[in-house]
Amino acid sequence: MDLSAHGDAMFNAHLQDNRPQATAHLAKTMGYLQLSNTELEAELLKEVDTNPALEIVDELRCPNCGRRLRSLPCPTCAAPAADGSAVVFLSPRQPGGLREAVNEDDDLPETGMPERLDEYILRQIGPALTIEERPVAAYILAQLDENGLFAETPAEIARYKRVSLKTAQHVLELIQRADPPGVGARTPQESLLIQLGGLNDADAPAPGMRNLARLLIQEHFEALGKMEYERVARRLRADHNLYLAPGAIEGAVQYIHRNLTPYPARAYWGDGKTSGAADGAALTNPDVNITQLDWAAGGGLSVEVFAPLSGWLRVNPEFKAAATEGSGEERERWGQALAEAALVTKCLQQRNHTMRRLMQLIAEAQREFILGGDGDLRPTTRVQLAQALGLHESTISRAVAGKSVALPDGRVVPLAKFFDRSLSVRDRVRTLVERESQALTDDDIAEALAAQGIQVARRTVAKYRKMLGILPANVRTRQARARRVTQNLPKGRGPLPTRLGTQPTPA
DNA sequence: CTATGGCACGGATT
DNA sequence: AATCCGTGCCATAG
Repeated sequence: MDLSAHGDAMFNAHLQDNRPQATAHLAKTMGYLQLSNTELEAELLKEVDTNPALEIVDELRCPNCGRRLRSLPCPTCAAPAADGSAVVFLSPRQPGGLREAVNEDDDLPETGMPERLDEYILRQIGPALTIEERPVAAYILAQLDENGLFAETPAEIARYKRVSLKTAQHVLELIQRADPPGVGARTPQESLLIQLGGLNDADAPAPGMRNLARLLIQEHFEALGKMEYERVARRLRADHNLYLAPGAIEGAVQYIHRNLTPYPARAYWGDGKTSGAADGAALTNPDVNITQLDWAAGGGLSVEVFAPLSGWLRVNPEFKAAATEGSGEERERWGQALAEAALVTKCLQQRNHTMRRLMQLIAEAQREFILGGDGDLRPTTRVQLAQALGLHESTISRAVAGKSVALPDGRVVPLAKFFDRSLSVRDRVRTLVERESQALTDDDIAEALAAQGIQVARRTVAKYRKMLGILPANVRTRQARARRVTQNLPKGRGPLPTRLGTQPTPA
């Protein structure tokens, strides 16, 4: 890995050469750095629009031999751009991808599985939508929270998107009938009901179980959460004159737990946490792509920095030639435009360069995480990265802010995720609970983690657990019991809990 | 008495 | 300087 601050050295040399320009350069580079490619697109278009000296061309030809080129130093005549002015290659393949004129391999593997929830749903309902309904659907999908729920009412949609209430309702219903069952519901409760509607009576472990479940969700949702089964049973007997076999409620609850989820999106996206609060656009348009070169041989990771436009951004050579011939005031103006154009390309290059170095370092340090899962993330701080790169920490902050990266397996994660201190620990908590044979209390989990060399307070475990949407241990025990009952399994205890090498605490 | 969740404090991070 | 995060203490529920 190239850790030498080669580029920075050049940059700094440039700094010393000419002060006033240097500060402008710095300011602009930083400005660009903190833009995501979506934002940068607007910025660049504006520049090109206002500055006649800048141009975007579809293809680049060598200034000497006129051959079409992919990257800047012409391979045949090895001539750099005549004046050394920067040219930036904007990758044409991603709608709006850009990469630096360095990396040549052009085989972007079409990863099949990476799909955002919204795209996934849109694909299902797309054909059924009229032209008028499309924007409404897009709006709703964009507003889905990380659990796949949608907080607004049809009336609000209608008002906001200026369509009839009927249209809004229709689109919403379409979405709610789409695949992650229960998606688009307003509340967890509603989501459960929708999902329940999709289930078949035949699947229920006992006749009437589905109806009971519906009653429970509809009328006693609160109490259900509090596990007040006795009270609920009494109310049901009174209100509906129902005969309830002992354990029926528990059975229904267990039925609900097994077949429904209050968070429809999570089932599909595992942990699908869009931690960066619904920045859907950022996650559809990654700023960086990481691919694995030689998959089978566990090959290296290749980092590719995207930008929004296609083609080549450069100083228009004809304009440049003409500019020297002008006279007087005109010449002055043109000179300024030229300087500005050069600045833009340089800064863009600088941004790319910084991003590239940063990502290469991250890719190497977090190889495990990139190829593996959340549990393999090695917590890093921006400060550490800054030191390793010889940059200021605020530079890293800018670079990380609001960007996202596509990983080899198709996941698109916010860049900030690489700096999540507790991600790996949370993941460990999850696997611990998944593999538990007897509900582990928070203390148990903390203990097990300590055995793995991770020292966290019990209170912290509780928080992680909540973040993961895992219920408290005492509730999990009751669920387990209900499961045993309905499945007529022997009541005996299963294998001992996985305490992972720790001493069983004396009772 | 045990297991959790709420509040708030201090230190680290941005 | 503002924010985030882990943690300790305390109240509460079972």
